[in-house]
Amino acid sequence: MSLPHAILTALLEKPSSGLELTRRFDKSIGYFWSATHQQIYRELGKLEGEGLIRALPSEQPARGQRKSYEVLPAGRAELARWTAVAQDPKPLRDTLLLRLRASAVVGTAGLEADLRRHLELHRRQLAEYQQIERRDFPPERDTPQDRLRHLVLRAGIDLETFWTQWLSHALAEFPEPSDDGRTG
Amino acid sequence: MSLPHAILTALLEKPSSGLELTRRFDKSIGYFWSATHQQIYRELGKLEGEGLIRALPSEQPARGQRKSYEVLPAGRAELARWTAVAQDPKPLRDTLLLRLRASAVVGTAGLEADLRRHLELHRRQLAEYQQIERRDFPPERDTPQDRLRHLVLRAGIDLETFWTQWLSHALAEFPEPSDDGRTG
DNA sequence: TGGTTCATGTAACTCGTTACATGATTTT
DNA sequence: AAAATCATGTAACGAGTTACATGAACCA
Repeated sequence: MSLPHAILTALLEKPSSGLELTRRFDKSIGYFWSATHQQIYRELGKLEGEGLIRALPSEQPARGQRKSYEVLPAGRAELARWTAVAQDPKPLRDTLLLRLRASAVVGTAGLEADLRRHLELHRRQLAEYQQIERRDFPPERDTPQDRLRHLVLRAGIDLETFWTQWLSHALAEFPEPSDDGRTG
Repeated sequence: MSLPHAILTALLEKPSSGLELTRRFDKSIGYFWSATHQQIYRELGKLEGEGLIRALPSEQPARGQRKSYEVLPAGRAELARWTAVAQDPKPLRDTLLLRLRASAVVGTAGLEADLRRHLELHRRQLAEYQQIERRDFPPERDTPQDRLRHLVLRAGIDLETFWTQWLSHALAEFPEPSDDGRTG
């Protein structure tokens, strides 16, 4: 029950068409909530049917024609309601950790290469977030909105930092392929 | 496509019935892959149909009778294959971060209390993991299996540490309700 | 006018969740 | 014997994924 609220948030920040939303979900929104264009179009239809958003009247709606949406007062109210409702954190579900646990039983053959690949991916993501932080949150800007959005980005930075550190540590458990583990 | 492999891993560590698996998914396995008993029974049926596991012959199978499973060679091979296959990390999808971003638009009313609640939950989870670490991974034990399983637990500990720190930092952005933000 | 990209969608499927059902065992 | 609990399931639903379809705009 979070995708509609992610869309409402995105549309409040800026009214958009389906494809524009899709692009924003590939960028900033997607850093904490990902969605494909199929999900987004389906959900836009639902939200419009529920009277929480509406298509901007200036654009003509037809297949292949871009159609922009804006949030109606009922939509803003629903988002405010949902934001304040208590929700339990979802339990972790991570494939890489599962594979590591499995490798304790069936052997680590082939796993090390993918750990290295993940480390590289997380390093790149971390660098991207840090670049965004330098660009969008210079020390002098300090509105409450900025501070809240900066907090969200900080979570992303700290999580990527965790993964790079943990993966580096994990890889240290694997012997070097070239010398068969006789170091030390 | 990970639940069957989580079950294969659990059954290789120890042959179990559906309910025993459910209990183990509530404990150690569930720290990185959660599942309900409905999912587990459904998947046990599939895995048995595919010839990857079998019911232990000693027990009679009937509704309401406990039925234990063990992994067949084909199941072990499938788990080893899956463990070695490259997989991309899944993008983050976190409701709390989404709510924080939404609150930058619709206001933070009601959110602070739930942040405090999450902080308390993560602190408890962290304490539980640390207790398990002290109990199951004393410094003198050092088999390769132990080191891999310890790595997985370490990921859990470090993630909970991240959340407690990040939530503490986030709460510092909220004014104290009793003094209306006039501090400093 | 034929191909590529843009933009909006549909359909089918898998996985996870919630609610409920049923038989067996244990307890009172 | 009734109630509670243990243990194994079924059914319906909802969210997310993958593959495909269709119209419009642009480009050669």
